[in-house]
Amino acid sequence: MNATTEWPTDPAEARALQTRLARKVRLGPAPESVQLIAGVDTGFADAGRTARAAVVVMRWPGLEPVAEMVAERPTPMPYVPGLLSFRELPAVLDALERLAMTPDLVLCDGQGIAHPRRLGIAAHLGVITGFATIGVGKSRLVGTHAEPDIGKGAWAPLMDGAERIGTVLRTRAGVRPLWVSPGHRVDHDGAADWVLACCRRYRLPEPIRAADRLASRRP
DNA sequence: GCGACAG
DNA sequence: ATCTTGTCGC
Repeated sequence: MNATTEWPTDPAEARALQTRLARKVRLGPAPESVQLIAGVDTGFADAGRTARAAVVVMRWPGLEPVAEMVAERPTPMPYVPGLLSFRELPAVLDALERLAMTPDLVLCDGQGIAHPRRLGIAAHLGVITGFATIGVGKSRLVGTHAEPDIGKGAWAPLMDGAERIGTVLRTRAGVRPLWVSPGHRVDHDGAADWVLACCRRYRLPEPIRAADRLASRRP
């Protein structure tokens, strides 16, 4: 499945596809050698009918931007909690495919496996591209957790019953935490470590901040 | 039946 | 997510 593949339009069909794809998610150590980290974010226009995805690639460890790409695609279905990836991924894949390089790690806006069927947008993207991905949510979709301490780097496990599905991570002292979860080919520790390592002076990791700006920039 | 609900 | 300027608070 790529940017030009047919995407489900029916919610029930989309949920069934998520359940199938979730079995392909692989958690494990993050890539050993990381030199290029990409941030992905999506903005909308035309009353939500057009998705505008932005990808910014930065070099590790300096986080200097080395490439950026933007792509627009019509959105297949309206926003439904739990089905976000079907709205954003067509545009995201388009942007990634047009990139003249391959990132070693991809930070994605939204959840990884911290999802009802364990296939948030970051996990979905990882499974269909093979990229190592990490989900970075600005709020909670599912799961319960304690409130992390006030300082930068403080965290609490995000749980769904007895299963750990992510990390609630304070990336800046005194501000709302981030809901971080593995997408594909990373584990809980690696996901939280990489997100924190990419946060400089702001709540959001630099690659996602940059993609955020690009995606919402008025053409 | 009544809330909750990524972006 | 998006519609939108100034404004309350540390």
